[in-house]
Amino acid sequence: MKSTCPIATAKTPADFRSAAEVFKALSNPNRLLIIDALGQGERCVADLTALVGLDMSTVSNHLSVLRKIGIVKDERRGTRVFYSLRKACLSNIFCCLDEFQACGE
Amino acid sequence: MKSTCPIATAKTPADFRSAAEVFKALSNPNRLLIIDALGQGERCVADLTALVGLDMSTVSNHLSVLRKIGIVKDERRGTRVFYSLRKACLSNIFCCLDEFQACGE
DNA sequence: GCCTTACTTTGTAACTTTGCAAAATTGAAA
DNA sequence: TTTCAATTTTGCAAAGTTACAAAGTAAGGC
Repeated sequence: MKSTCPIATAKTPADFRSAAEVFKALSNPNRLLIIDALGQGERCVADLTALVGLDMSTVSNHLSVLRKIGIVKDERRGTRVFYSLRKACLSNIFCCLDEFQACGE
Repeated sequence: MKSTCPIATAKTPADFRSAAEVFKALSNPNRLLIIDALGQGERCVADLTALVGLDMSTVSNHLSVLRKIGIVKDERRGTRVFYSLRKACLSNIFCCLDEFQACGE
């Protein structure tokens, strides 16, 4: 946890675009619910579907969004597919968000 | 900067919804560009319009998104309106994002 | 091979976002 | 008070998102 970073170094248009892509992947409450659940360990699609209470195809699409941006990874074992967090550091983003929301300046 | 936060405490559906709202406000590259610029100090709408290179009405709408979520504040002085960052802690989110993107796990 | 379970892909409808243009507003200056 | 400059609001079109349902795929059991 070497939290230097005097000021974020994002500068080129491409940097802003890729940062926006990450935030977009995080901009849906059901995807945040999925990420939160995966924080406790891997889950199969059926479990996540039961958790969020939407159609399995919808959950599968949400997982695909998270996979494409590199937030989760999938692993097929038999007939089931298990998803897990690929970015341990992701929990830091939630921490920053907590600070953000607590910050009443 | 009391960075406890063992694990993010967001839990209720409302928590996930409001977190998603914040990420949604951050999910546009032009809005990130605006936030980055405001990190160096207040700017009027004309300056920000020149910076992002879109129609002024579009920039005004982006600023309205950022204002509604509490990221920026506005202050009219004469005929101009100056925008500035309301959340100093916002730069932490960019730092987390840098860590996230550097994290090659 | 055929069936079942678990999942993904595709089609589609409802809705949201993003942009521009034109009209409306606000404050200062003439 | 008319005019001008800066900004916001409204209307609209194109593109993107989110959901479900139905069809498609993959692995395991009979």
